[in-house]
Amino acid sequence: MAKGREALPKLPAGTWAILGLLTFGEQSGYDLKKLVDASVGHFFSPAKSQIYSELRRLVQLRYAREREIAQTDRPDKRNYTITPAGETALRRWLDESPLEEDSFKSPFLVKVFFGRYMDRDRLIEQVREYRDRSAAELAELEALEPTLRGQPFAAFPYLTLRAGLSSCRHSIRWCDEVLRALQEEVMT
Amino acid sequence: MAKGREALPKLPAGTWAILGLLTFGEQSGYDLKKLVDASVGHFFSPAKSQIYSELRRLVQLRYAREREIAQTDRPDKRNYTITPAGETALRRWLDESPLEEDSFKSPFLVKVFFGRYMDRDRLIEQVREYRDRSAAELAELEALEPTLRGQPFAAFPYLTLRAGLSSCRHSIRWCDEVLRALQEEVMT
DNA sequence: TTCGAACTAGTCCAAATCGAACTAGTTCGA
DNA sequence: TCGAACTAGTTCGATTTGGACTAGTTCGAA
Repeated sequence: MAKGREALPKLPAGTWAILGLLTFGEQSGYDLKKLVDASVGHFFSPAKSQIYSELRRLVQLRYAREREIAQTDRPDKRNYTITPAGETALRRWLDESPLEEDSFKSPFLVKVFFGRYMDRDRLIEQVREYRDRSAAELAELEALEPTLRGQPFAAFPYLTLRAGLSSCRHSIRWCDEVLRALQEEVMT
Repeated sequence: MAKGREALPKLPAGTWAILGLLTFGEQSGYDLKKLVDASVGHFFSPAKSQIYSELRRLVQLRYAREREIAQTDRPDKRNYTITPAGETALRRWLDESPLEEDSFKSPFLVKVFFGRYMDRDRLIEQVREYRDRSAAELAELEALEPTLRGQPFAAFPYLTLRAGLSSCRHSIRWCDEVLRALQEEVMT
């Protein structure tokens, strides 16, 4: 009896993330895109073309099942459900897979790094814009916070929300620090 | 007279980053890989295969020049230098290009998000591991800090270093917060 | 002293990911 | 009633990643 102890297929983390979101209930690729943006979007944002191809793969693997829905008022669609096999595979991935490295890339920080080649005012402008974006993201997260706080079913998502809040706040403070440094003519 | 006002070719930020690093002096792809890891590595880390292909592209564009170096003790190599055209293009990209979005993906946060499906002890282990990695990165950056601080030629890189320090510290604090929450059995 | 590990310098390729355009119909507000 | 936004998805090229492979050299430990 292999007791379900077959090797887990090695899949990119994004595939597992999509599978995880299917635990929220039956959904179309279109729904999933919106769900991603409203939940894990701050640390995992696949292009929608990727969402659709992951869904095809999950069906291949029998981790998800597909169901055609004909609609008259709207375009037809396909809904996806996670299978029991999918659920156990998800749990195993969560428990057993070694931690992959985060990946962070910031074209903005690249610019700051080469800031000595920039026009000073342009640089200040861009730091301000970056600051504004961080502030907007922070506002979004802050709006979400009270709806998740204290909800027992949302305890884990809430932890990731806290990470986002903290990261936005740090980013804003750093921008202010930089703007101060750029205004004092200490910098060459 | 077009006064050098031709349109800048639209290139991914990574191409410009490599070009920027060529302002540090003549280098091979191999050197560049090490320079990346020691400088912009925390917010831009291309695979080495990408470094080599960017270099080819920069030569195509005449933003860099290539020079073969025959060696006896080591494998032969090719060194790259930035051209004057490359320098002005770099400055123009820095000043003129609109700010692209950062991209952050964290398989770890995906796991935390779905933490309710995890074995509690496994989750705690993984948070500890993540914390350790952040602490190691912080130590690296802290070791770098005194060598850059106050160096006028390193003023801008120093700003990005501050961002890294702050981000590592925030990350560690967040992990501690999470570990506390997981130990108090408040979580389901 | 000699074996293996790490360093130097790069290539090749498949897979993963992104992003923009395109299709095509519907609803909704000005 | 016109255009914008929403629903639902496909296609394709370009980017980016990571791992395997080549091939020689140096350096430390057994």
